[in-house]
Order: sequence, then structure tokens, then C-alpha cells
Amino acid sequence: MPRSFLVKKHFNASKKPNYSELDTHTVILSPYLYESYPMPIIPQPEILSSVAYNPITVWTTTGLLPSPLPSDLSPLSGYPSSLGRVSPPPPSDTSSKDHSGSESPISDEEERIQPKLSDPHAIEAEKFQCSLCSKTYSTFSGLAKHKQLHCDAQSRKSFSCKYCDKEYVSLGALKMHIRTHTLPCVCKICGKAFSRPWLLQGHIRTHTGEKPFSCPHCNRAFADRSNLRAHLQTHSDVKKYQCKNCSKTFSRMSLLHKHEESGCCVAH
DNA sequence: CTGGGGAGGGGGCCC
DNA sequence: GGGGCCCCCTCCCCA
Repeated sequence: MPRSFLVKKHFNASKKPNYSELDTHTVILSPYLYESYPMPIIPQPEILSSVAYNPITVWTTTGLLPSPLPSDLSPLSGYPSSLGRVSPPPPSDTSSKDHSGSESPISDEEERIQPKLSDPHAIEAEKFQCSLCSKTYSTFSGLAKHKQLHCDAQSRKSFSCKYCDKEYVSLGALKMHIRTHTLPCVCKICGKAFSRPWLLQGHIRTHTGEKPFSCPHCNRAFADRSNLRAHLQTHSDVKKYQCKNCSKTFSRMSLLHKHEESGCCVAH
């Protein structure tokens, strides 16, 4: 089930790109990835070490709740950078979060005037402004990419997939989608094909048994970061997804949906 | 039936 | 513009 906000409904015929340019050649993963087999593909010591996790905010189906998780899930010192991007400082990014439909214009404006922590000259540098949404960028290329992906594209273009009926607002998004049809990344061990190299790498871990993501609270390890994230919820008394009616919390959105569909929240 | 793990797919952001 | 990595999400299966 596509859930991307970039996917446009198929209402009428639209511009189609030159697909001969979009088709990607089948790529066999570089042999070096197999040279170490069955050694771990990505045996980075900092990843292999016990990892912690960021504070998890409780979500309902409609929005944030103010209650954080217990302190035992707070980040530990020495948190590896590979997992540290989970929760960036809210006001630090002025050009991202374009996809957050719940953002109010006011908060968006507040974000724009916040200097980037890593760039003391951010304010004076952000001199390229989108004429459509007023977002500002420090570089012309940043503005150009924004307009291509969001404003200009939404106002005048759509790109249709030749393999299915999905439409995208940018050629780049369409190219990425088409990879899900062409599946250029092929596992040399079992022949299974994937759309992206990192998906293939994750799959290869199922062959090697490598589990670089460890739970800091128990001895379990996981091959996939997302699965570790879901597992960490099981250690929490207050889980990430909360029923807005009975306040019961769940570790996964799917469990919350099941709960709601089972009748707890039939009234609303 | 519920909760959790495994596997995979999606677009966004950064470099 | 593309690759790598990110988080979020879903589906399936099993205990």
C-alpha cells in the first residue's frame, strides 16, 4: 500500500518522461561485499557495540502527547553516530521537514529564522527564497532542489510510472520508484533482487547472520535498525503509540490499528 | 487474539 | 544528480 505523500492519485493522463533514460541497468552488488562473506558486511565496531536509543515520544494517531518515556530509555553516553540521527534538534533544520503536513505556518516561520547550530552564518547565508512558499535556503542549489521536489513540481508537473499508475511530482522521485520495478540490486547468494543497495545489504545479513544492532537492555541483536527500534518499545512501560480513547499504548502502529479496529475506538 | 520479530519498501535528507 | 543513510511503515509469521 503506497503511503507516500509524493504519490499522486491517477486521475488523468500526464506527462511521461523518457523511460529509456530511466531504466537502470541491473547491478550485481560489488564483489567486495562478498569477499568477506561470511564475515559481517558492515562490521563497524561502534555499531556492533551495545547501543542505546533516543528518548521516545509518545504518539497518538492524531499527534504528540507530552509524556516522554521513562528515563531508562534515555540516550546513553557514547551513542553511536550511526543511530544518532534519530531525533535531531527540532529547530536546527530549515530546509527539511517539508513533508510535515501538521506543521503550522507559524512554526514553520519560526524554524526558518533559527540559525543552524553548525553554521553560525546561517542567517545571513540564507538568501535564496522560494517565491511560492517563502522558504529560504543558503544556496541556490538548495532552493532549486526544493522547487523541483515540491513547489514548482506540484504546481505544474507530474511524472507517471510506466509500470504502474503511480505519479510523482519530480523526476527524481519517479526514478527512485522505478527502481522498485526494475530491482537492479541482485543478491549473488540467492538471486533475490532489490530496489536499493542498502536493502540488498540488509538482505545479505539474513545469509550471514550478522546482527549489528544490539539492544542496550537485553542481549538481543538485530540485523535491521528499524527492528531494533520496534524492539526497544517492548522495554518501555509507556509505548510509542497510544489509543486516544483508552490511553493504552502499543509498541507499533499496526498494533494500535488492530486495537482500534477491534472495537475500542468505534465511537470515533 | 495479542504481541513481537523478521524482512522489506517508501520518500527525505545530507554529502 | 546520485549514492548512502535515515526514519517510518507494512506485511507476514510465529509464540
